Amino acid sequence: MNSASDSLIETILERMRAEGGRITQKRIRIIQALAEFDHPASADKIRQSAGLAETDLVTVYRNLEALHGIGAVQRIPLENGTQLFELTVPGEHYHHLICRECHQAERLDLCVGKEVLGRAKAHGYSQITHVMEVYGVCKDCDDHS
Amino acid sequence: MNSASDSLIETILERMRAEGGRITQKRIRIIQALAEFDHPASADKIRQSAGLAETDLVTVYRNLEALHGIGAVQRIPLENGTQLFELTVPGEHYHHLICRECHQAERLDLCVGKEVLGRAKAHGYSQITHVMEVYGVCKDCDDHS
DNA sequence: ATGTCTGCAAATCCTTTGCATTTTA
DNA sequence: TAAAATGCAAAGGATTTGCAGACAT
Repeated sequence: MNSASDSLIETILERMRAEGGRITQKRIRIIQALAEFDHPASADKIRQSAGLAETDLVTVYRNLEALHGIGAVQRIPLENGTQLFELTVPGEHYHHLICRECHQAERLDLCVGKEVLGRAKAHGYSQITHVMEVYGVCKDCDDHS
Repeated sequence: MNSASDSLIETILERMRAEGGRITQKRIRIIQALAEFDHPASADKIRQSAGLAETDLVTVYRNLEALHGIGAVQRIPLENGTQLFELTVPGEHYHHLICRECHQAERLDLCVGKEVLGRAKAHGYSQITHVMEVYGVCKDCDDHS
């Protein structure tokens, strides 16, 4: 891709090694696929995007779990009970505007992190994360219906 | 309970009637149980709290869905893929601070709705909703680990 | 060599659906 | 009486687990 995501990928791989994980081809492709997304994606979408259509979804889930375990992936629960996965760049996170119909997703430059963190700490909570995703129907889909 | 929740319950029942729904004993007890909670709860917890231990969970889910349909109940997705339910004043919604370990959830008086709505409309989106939930580990759970 | 990954199958959990029966209005 | 709610059983979908064989270091 580009040098930015390359160095992110390298950082993740190093941490994975440090934690005793192995660097397999599938794992690399999954990380690359995650790095290419600019929005959260489902395990199945990640599998497709990684060119692993023939790979068992279990393997994708296990890799996502392993990545989550080293803090490289964030899980995002949705309204319908499923979850999405997103590569976590230390010190950064994004929110999105997602079309319910065509699933197009645009990044929203909006940050409530600071406020949320303060509030959560005031309640005695630690290890704070937050999820914020905005859903709607985009203009194209609205016109076509 | 008190006059505030009584009037909320009455409002909900009227709305339910207006939509062609029937007012059954179980439905009333489910709404009352929801009204007594000051935080989101699982379908099973709601069933217990409503004194409907013998009632099929399906019935609880269907009632929660019906209430959601008239805007009286909000669904809150958890990180583990399950969901909690909370009574809401029709037209309003809340955000929460949820413990990853004990799943305790408290309401957060914080909403980015206005900002989000403007942003989404500027992008040409309609029928906007948003999910925002904050996850962490509460003090009790942190102490016990 | 040793511990980690992968695949296959089956299990699990929460939630939803189908259909016959009961209840509300 | 007609439409809606309920119960039971079974299905559904996303995710997880067990175990044997394959792979990375």
